[in-house]
Amino acid sequence: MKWTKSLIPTLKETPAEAEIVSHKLLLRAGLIRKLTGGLYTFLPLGLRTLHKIEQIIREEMNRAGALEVLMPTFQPSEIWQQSGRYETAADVLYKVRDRAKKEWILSPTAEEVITSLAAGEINSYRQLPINFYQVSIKFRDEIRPRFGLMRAKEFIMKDAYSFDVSDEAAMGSYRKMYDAYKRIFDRCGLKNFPVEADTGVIGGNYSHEFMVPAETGENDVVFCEGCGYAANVEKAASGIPKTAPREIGPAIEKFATPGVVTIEALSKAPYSVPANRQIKTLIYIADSKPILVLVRGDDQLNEAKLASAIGTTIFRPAEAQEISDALGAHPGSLGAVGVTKFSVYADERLRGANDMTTGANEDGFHFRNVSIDRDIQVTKWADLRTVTKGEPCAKCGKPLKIQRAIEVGHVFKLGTNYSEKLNAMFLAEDGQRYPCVMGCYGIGVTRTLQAVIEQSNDKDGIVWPVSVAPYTVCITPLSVAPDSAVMKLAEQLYSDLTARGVDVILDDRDERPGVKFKDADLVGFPIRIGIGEKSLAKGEVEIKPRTGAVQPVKPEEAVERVLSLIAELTPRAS
RNA sequence: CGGAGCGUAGCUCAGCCUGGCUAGAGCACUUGCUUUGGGAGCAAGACGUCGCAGGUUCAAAUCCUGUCGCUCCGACCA
Repeated sequence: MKWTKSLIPTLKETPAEAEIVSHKLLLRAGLIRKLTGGLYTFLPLGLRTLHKIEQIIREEMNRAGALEVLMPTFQPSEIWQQSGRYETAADVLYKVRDRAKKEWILSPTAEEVITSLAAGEINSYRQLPINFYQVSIKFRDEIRPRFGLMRAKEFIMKDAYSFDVSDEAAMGSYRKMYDAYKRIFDRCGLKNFPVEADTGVIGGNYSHEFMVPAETGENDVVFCEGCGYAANVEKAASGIPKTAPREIGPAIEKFATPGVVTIEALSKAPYSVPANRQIKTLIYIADSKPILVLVRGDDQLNEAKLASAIGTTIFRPAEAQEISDALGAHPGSLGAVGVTKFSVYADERLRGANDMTTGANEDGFHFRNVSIDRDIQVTKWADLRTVTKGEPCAKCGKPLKIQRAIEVGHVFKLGTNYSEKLNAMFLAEDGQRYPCVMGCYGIGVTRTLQAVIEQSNDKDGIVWPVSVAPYTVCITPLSVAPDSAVMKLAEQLYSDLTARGVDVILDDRDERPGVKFKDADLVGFPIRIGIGEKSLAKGEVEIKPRTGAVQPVKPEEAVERVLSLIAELTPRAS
């Protein structure tokens, strides 16, 4: 490609709309332009990188035996009603109506569609296992799109869906995808690591997210350097000890705590009840009814874990009026002692705890000497607390660390939830019909692109890994007069490298050298070949890796040198 | 949806508080001349319904009200 024949609108200044480095560089390097919030146009350079990432994904999915298909963007709302997600996923669904007023859903994901396909096409265990994937645009009515491509209303996703005869077989499909994902992100030049993930309401039993460490990520990952344990904080558990029971206290006792409405206030004189001897009582509204959630005074509730415990994501903290209606007191004086009207969810760390203090459901009063087993009717025990850094690893005891990260992929064992609801059954060897055991696997392709930039840049611009760079080589002639020796050599190298299968761009703009160098660095081509009068007079051209030193070579050796440099710089799957 | 901030040229911004002549700068763009190894210089030029609507006023980019859009913080997620 000749630079003057493309559209590469680089910007000297950072557009005010961008906050994080990758978003700034996407705009400055001329890869994307915003249409409106959460919606972007890919310019020629951005699209080339996107295609390269997609190509890596296709190669690895095919290698893993998955079959590429393409499903419609419009989905009938009936299948969403069948799966139950018409309600549970309602918030993110874009709905449109046609002239007959029929409602359609713009695909946010495709479990319903692929399961419908499988219901029609899969009849026998002999057809299994099978895995379908597609690369397509997805639509999600995000509450808050942000950071450019990181969270957009519309984005490109690779989604795959596996069908197996048994749970055990499904683990095999899962493993293949897990390995393929590792290879994909490695080949994209990303530092990445899988972590255990929250399975949420779908109730699947096994899930990993692929994370790219970055301070601007939206996830907290808990990890252990000792044994390699790693999990999303939504899922992570630690080996922190339960609350030790003490001598069985005397009977429960109410005492006055006028004006005390925080854990902290109660921990100070004259009460001096340490936070770890208090029960924090939170009220949520789930399924239109109040529920009580208990965690230790020094712990934080993890709402993702609560969602798993109660089996729905549709819940919210109760409002002041709802709280006093339910318990007759205000926040700060709430407790679960004697409460039988509402469900009580308690964190495991409280199991067996006694000698605890909690609100008395009477403003200005607390109970002491509370024994959970004796005084509180717990509906369900669950892990509800949020792990914090420094807690001992549950597996090896070493202190846990926490790292911010970008989620670029998610593998998920689904089980038979969708296949049962949408009737994806197969006939087994024993003559019985069984639901297919499913898995689903997603990669945010556009997010992966931005994650590469977020992780790989310096003060001058993007530092593309060879595997996903829009062009691998940028030839920079310092004179562009058509009959000059410099330009003739540039044209020669351009066609020679192109003939060898290298993606080359020739910066044929009549610009001063500084402008060309700055732009090449900003866009981040892995290798630049500088050709000027001075170097040519010495019988040399200059090969400059984006982050390395200039290597002068003879013009006739340039092609081979570039080819070996490319081989050297290309990221590989570990 | 709750909280905060911002809308003036293609981009980055000044002007607004304290209303007043023809609304400004830098970058980018067009033409010419000079320059040519890390974002050049000079000259000339083109580019604006000051987000939109209403109000106050002799007079509104500036004050008031409403509205739309954008960005950031929280819930959501690839």
